[in-house]
Amino acid sequence: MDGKDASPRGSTAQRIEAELLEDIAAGQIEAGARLDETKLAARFGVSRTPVREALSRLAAQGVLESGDRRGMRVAQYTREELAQMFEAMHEIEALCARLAAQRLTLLARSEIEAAQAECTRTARDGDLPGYLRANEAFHLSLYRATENPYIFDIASDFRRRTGPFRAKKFAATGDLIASAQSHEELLAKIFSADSNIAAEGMREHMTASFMRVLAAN
Amino acid sequence: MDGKDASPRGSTAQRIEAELLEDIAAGQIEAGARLDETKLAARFGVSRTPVREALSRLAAQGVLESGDRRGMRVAQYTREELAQMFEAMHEIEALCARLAAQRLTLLARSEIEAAQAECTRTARDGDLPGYLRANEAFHLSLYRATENPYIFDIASDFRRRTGPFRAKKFAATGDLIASAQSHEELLAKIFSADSNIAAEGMREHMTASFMRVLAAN
DNA sequence: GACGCATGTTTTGTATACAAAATCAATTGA
DNA sequence: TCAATTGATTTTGTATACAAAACATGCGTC
Repeated sequence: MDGKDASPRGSTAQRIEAELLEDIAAGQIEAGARLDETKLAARFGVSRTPVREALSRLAAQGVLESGDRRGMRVAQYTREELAQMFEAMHEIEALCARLAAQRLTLLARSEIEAAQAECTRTARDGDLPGYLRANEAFHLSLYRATENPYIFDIASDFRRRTGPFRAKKFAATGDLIASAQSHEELLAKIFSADSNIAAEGMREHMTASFMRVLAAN
Repeated sequence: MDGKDASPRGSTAQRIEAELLEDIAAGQIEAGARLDETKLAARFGVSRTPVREALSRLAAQGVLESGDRRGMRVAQYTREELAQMFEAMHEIEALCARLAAQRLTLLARSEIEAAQAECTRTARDGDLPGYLRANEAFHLSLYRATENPYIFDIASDFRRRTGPFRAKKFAATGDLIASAQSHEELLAKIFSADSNIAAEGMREHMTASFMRVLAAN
């Protein structure tokens, strides 16, 4: 479940795939940016073969778009497409919140709280890269609480694809603290064990998040 | 939206990917079966390179599982994993039914009815390959009615992954006719424009379908 | 008869070469 | 000055080669 096929594993191609995914999620490679096989091979110090495989896999997951014989670009979206993607993501996250509220174990709850404590700490320190990682761990722990690896996969796939747009939300330390604070409100609802309140709370959280994404893109 | 990256397109790798997907969905390559690069290259009359790319992409989409340096296998699931996958699929299909009921256009409705008519015709003729294609078109037209390409993608991805298991439901002409009949009941609910009735009807449809999948696997 | 080890064969991951297609830049003509 | 065309360069898709790892088979010993 965790790390699926994209985690750094034995093959060179898998390592490159994971590293590119991280760069895209962090906004270091922006939406619409073109990815040059030859240059990436030079960057990673390998031949084009594992680079091509990594790019091909990212395209199969929707993170990249393949222009036939025109190279690969980071998937780019119109505002309408962005809205539709976030609508789908909202529904999936609401489903996650509802199932998490229904199935919360002590272990899952402690993981979520640990991740949220890390979010709070890095937000206060103004540590953006640290906050991005902690935010990621927070959401993944929520998905994990659904106790369904396939729903986990869908939700985490959406996080990967929307990474470049969500990274832009956090322009100032104030943004990080606001985000961590909204996590607290969301958790209060999930921990209430009322799955409908949890789902509604997640929709609110996601709507607020999406408004910030639209403003930043 | 339709055909996404898997439709037969310019490159050899994409054609091979689509063809393998079709074989897996139709049960001609069964769950757990090992896929040999060298043999597939001979089958398609090409070098290993486009075959490797096609396999890699199918692995990225969860259709195949990659054993590190141990080749690829069609993803195989325990009964628990199958149950979880179908749970996720049920929730996605219920979401589709709810959104389709809310957003149904005349065009979408006519497409759904045309697909259902084809299901009924091929079921009566005992035409299994034809029924599989018509059934596919029926479900895709429902997903399309959500007017959200990302939800469409999730739902159709699940159909791809569960193809090998669902194909086994249809062992006799009676199975085809029963399936087409349950479509009618589902459509009555979707066309009722009550999105909650639509979602519930889809869950019923999917639960009945899943019971048949479990019995056949 | 079963288990372990060794050897040979096959498969997979990556490097490199080649051809075709796309892109870019420069020149010419209107 | 701008647009179009042409030529050169670069990038992409696929073929092939090579090395490493995995798998299968056979033989020997217990």
